Amino acid sequence: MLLPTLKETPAEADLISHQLMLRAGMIRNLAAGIYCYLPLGYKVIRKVEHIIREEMNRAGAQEVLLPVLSPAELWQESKRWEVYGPELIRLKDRHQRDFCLGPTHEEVITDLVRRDVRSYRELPLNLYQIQTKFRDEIRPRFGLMRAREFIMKDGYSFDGSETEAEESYRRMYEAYHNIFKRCGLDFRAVEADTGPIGGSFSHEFMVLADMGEDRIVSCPGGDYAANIERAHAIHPQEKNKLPIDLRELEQVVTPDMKTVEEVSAFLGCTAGDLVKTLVVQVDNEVVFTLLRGDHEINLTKLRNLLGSEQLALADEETIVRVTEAPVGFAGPLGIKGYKIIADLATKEMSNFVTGANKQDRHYINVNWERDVIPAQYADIRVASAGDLCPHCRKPLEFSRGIEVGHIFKLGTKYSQALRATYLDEQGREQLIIMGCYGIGVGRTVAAAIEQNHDQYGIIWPKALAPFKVLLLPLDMADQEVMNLTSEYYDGLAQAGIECLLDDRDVRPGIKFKDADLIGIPLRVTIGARDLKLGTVELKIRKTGQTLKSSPEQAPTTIKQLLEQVD
RNA sequence: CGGGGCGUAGCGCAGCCUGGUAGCGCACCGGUUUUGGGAACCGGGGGCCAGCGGUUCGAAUCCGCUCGCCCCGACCA
Repeated sequence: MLLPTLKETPAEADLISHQLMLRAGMIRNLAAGIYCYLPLGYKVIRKVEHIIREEMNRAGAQEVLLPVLSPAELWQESKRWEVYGPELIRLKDRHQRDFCLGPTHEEVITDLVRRDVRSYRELPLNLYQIQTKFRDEIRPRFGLMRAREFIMKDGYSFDGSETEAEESYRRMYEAYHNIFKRCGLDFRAVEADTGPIGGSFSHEFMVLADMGEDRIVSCPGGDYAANIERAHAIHPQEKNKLPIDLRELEQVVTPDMKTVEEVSAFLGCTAGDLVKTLVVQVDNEVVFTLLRGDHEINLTKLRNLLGSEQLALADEETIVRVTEAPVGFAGPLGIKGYKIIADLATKEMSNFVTGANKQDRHYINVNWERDVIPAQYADIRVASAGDLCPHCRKPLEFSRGIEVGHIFKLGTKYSQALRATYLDEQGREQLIIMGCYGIGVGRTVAAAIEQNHDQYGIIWPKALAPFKVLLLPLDMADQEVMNLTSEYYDGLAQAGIECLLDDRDVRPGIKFKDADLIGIPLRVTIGARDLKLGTVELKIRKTGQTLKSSPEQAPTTIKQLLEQVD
């Protein structure tokens, strides 16, 4: 078996799962974000795929395999040829026809279904595939965690009514729970933003990990869990707040004080006493947003609020143009011709500080109504420590996660664009209601390693382990050792237990180190020394627990121990 | 796309500042001794110093450009 383990950590990897996959000889890098799967790595991939297939089939989905390459015409029909941007990798065939490598397959599957599904009798329908996807990520990183080419399970449901569509969604939600549970992962399903795929609601399945790229909030009571992009920001109302005298508006000199920290330190107040003004470029217009100094803007919420496509914090040039002041002194007073949106948390503030739209000047004692009237108050900030669960008002908990699965209720976005319809009982033409459901297979493997490793290497959950048992004969020249080893190997194989045999003629230390590194749940050491004492050694990778067994008893004990682990 | 780092043997790195025979550890091959947690000694093989161009008698080293990889940010199923 090609199993090139590395003693040293390659310099290119700084994520633990990436390092271990390279060191354990599971993957090799071919180009940025593009990997080869070696035998051990592919074995684990197949384990995840197998679990996915079983649970998808159990949930009533049918497996298909769609082309990787798809023609531009389909993507133009859905408008995503334009919308998707450079992440969609495009190429031409020899006849100069445009194609792309599929980053996801809504168009292709919808095309398939619109051709062959006519009647309500053929619905509901749920199709999935496990296939290589390509997305030309701006910045591939973290090994399999964010690759450009990656293996994904993508599934699509087709229903005739909202009720049925919600039932399909619910079944997938359950299937996903089963899949990640069987993979031995600690995860949460969280409410998520639907993003450019569109649709009405969606959940992400997050494996909890400190290095996760996504921030999530959850209610300790289990009432609520959401991606930070979407999490409602509800901050505690200060009780018995006395009416405050509105003090007189005053402009003060703040030489070269540009950041919230500088201004609040200079004025001797806290960041929470400031209202900061962030200028946002929204499609072709400019919007002023107001947030408490210690809060962070949530562009996803703002995008959803405004129903806009593109938005980003304005560049320096734009800020200077619209505020007529250098960056760092923007404020809402005197702004005309631009929409002003204030975050909800600022509404109860009074006598606050803002920029004065003039170099080295801020206003103090600014107040709503008298000095500033925003067009709208809305939740446009990122939830932060102290915010409350929208259901039970307990303080939210904050953690990080790796997004391994994402399910969307799409509605009719694609069936409308591509005219996927069916005839109902009354013979009327109706749009098919769709859902889509993705799982990052490689990412799931990486997430499993993030959650299951120690300083010596990987500790596979039994369900994902590439082999269940590792046989380590230590004395390759010893006939007795070798005979016993192959006897075990054949016996376990016949019992359906996957065995890896380390038949390299190397020193014991090397075998032990590699055994720890590749993380097979149960290690069986067969050495001449122990055999003289009439024993072989069994070691559980996860607990480090070892026990001696007589050579005759070992196969039985192995089977018993395997039942126990995990 | 912006900022930063790096590119020298399969892997990890030194050498570059201050130009003059390309090195170290691990891995690999042969030999001897070893043999239960990455052995010791002896002897070997292996390099377009990322590429292209320039400066120079002479470039891994100095200068310019290009490519690749990694990190941070912006961005994002």
